[in-house]
Amino acid sequence: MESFLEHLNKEQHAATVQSEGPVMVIAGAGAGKTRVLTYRVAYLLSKGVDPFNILALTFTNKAAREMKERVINLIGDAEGRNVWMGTFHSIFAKILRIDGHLLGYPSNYSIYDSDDSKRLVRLIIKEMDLDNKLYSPNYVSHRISAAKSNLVSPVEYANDPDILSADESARKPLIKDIYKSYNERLKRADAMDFDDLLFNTFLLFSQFGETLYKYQQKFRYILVDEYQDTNHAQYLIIKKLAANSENICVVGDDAQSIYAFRGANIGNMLNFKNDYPDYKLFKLEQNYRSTKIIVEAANQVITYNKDQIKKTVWTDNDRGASIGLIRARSDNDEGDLVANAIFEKKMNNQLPNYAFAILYRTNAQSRSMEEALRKLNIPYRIYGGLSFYSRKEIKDLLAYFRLTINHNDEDAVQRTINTPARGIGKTTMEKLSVAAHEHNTTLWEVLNNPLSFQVQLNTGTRTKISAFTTLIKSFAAEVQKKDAFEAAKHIANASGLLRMYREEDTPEGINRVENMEELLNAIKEFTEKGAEQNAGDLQGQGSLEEFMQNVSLLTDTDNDKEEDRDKVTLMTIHAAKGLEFPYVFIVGLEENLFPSIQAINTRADLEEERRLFYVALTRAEKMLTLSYAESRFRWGQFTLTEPSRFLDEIDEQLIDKPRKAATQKAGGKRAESQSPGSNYRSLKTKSHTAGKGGTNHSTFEASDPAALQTGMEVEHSKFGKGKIIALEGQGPNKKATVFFNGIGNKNLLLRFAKLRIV
DNA sequence: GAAGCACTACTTTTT
DNA sequence: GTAGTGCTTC
Repeated sequence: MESFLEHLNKEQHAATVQSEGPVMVIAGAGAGKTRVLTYRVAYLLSKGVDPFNILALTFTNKAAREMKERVINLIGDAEGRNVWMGTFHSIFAKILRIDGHLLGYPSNYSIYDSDDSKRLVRLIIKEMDLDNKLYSPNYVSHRISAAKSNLVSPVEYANDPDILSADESARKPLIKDIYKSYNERLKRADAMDFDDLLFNTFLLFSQFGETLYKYQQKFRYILVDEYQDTNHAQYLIIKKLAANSENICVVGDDAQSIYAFRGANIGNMLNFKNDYPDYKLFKLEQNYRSTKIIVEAANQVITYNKDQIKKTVWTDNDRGASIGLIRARSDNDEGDLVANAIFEKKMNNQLPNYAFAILYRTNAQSRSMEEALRKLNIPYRIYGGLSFYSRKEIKDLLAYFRLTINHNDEDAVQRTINTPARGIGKTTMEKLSVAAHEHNTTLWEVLNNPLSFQVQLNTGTRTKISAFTTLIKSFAAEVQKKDAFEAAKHIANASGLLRMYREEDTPEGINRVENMEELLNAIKEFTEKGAEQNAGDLQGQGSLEEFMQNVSLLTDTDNDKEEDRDKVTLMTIHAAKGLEFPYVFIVGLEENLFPSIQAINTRADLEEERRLFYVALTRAEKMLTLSYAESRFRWGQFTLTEPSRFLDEIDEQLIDKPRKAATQKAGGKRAESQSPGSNYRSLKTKSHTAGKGGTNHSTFEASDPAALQTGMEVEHSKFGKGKIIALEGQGPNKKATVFFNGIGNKNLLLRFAKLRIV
């Protein structure tokens, strides 16, 4: 029975078979963290532990799915399927479906993703008549989310002197009111946001001892992956669940903690020994993933951080190739050089596309990479960015599903009622929502009977509204009768959404129809597999309701399709955590980009940024290439950039001489996205703006940049008159800082910005 | 009430 | 460069 344990090294083995009591595993990158978790689950099962008694919490759905597959393979028994294995959010969502009624939630509650939740915040800010520049929905959402992650309720928020004074000095004292009203609205819509899934689980376990006891009895064995990235709420929930059995195993690496910005607390790792004084600690330090050079570079970088748990990551692997360094002239140039390097490597060594990954700090950087890869016909797949599930047409369709299942979902009403246009406009909706608010009831109630809530509407509008509610009710009936796919198809057609986009008859419209069909396909797949893939033991018939229970928690990474297998991977470093690739390119290593400009002011932020770099470095198995550009198109402007400080933190002996921007001839001529054939679609819109700063103003005559002096009065075609504050750089890189009246300082690259001396 | 156009803010990272 | 918002016109 223990045969599979032979695959483990001594430490891994020890950590795996220590199945009882509190255990912490600190593992360096590539040291087999996931392996230990997987084998622990398999080991428990092989010892006869009931799979229903095991809870394994991961960070992504993908990690959970893969672990489940591997466990089943290891023990050769499908019983492994019954382990509760999933993300914190999905497992807690499931618990709340079952027991959330104790807190007053129906089991068909809606889950609002960050988009939906931000929409609601924005709406409230507007209703409260606040300035949405001061009270930016982003900022307010972030504050609310941070409060929830720390289990601070609206009441506690409003009574916490520290929080209040922080908000006051940010001149946003009303956030406490927004928070309060936001939560009331969510509750009234029978909806929870991501943070509520944690917060409410915590409340459930705190207020209902019997329920807590039920789950303590159920989850005799608890395993937590990526423990360094848990927040306070997650920490306390786990602690409660484990309080009885104390069979808890957490696995993590403080050096890979990269989610402090959303409330993750490395302190949870340090606290473990206080909570469980007789815990066993295992350290996995042998890296099996990367070459010596890569491990060495990563170790060097991380020593620049002060806060860290001491450990020595080492490897027995080959020394490997030195780290490549690419210096590009611009972001587009960087794309070309990286794509060429991939092309060369691939051809010389006969490698598949999937051996390569390009990692970046921000999603916006993918564009230049995409264009370059497309030029060379290298297939690629982008993860993240504008995710499939956040596209408008997908949100629209999902909103219909949500409303069908949960009529109280106000956001879903707002999204669907006039898409496609039904002649129910803003004014009408305002009246209805005011009435709902005044009578303290749901929008749906009012829609069903506007007269009894004294809403003044003409008969025509009333007919339109009742047609809409009848439609939604008919959908609800369909959902009862049909499986998820049939019901979804019916809704897509009968709602008129599909027709609306089809009739647009534009490339975008066609694309949107295709996307909706893709969603329907996903639902079909779900229906065919029944609820089996549904990360748990909910045995169902594959109804639309079941599909919707998980969909808001899905991300792009969760859609692995056959045809996507042999492609170069493009993703942010955050998304790459936990993954590995033979050949890795880390691009955009520039000051203010990586490290990000918003992360260079405090040590804590900078260290998180450095850990992010550490994560990036350690994704590589065989070869690593770093790159940076000397200028970059950002905020619709060219900016000059400097190489990242992180580059200096790697011993230069490990790095190859920079591969120069060797783009042959054609000195400064930029290929400027004129790739033939690739983008007919955007051509129409692009041709207007293509003449960046030049052609639009053919009458505007610029002065020779060389003639400009500090202090001169100049005029810009767009910004008007201003005064040169400073000049720097030489020749084509000459840059001016100009103060424009009523606009402020602008940094202009004189190669592009046309200035005329007044 | 709907469609079209111009303006603005945004880009850190995600369940 | 983009998406969302708000203004204007029909």
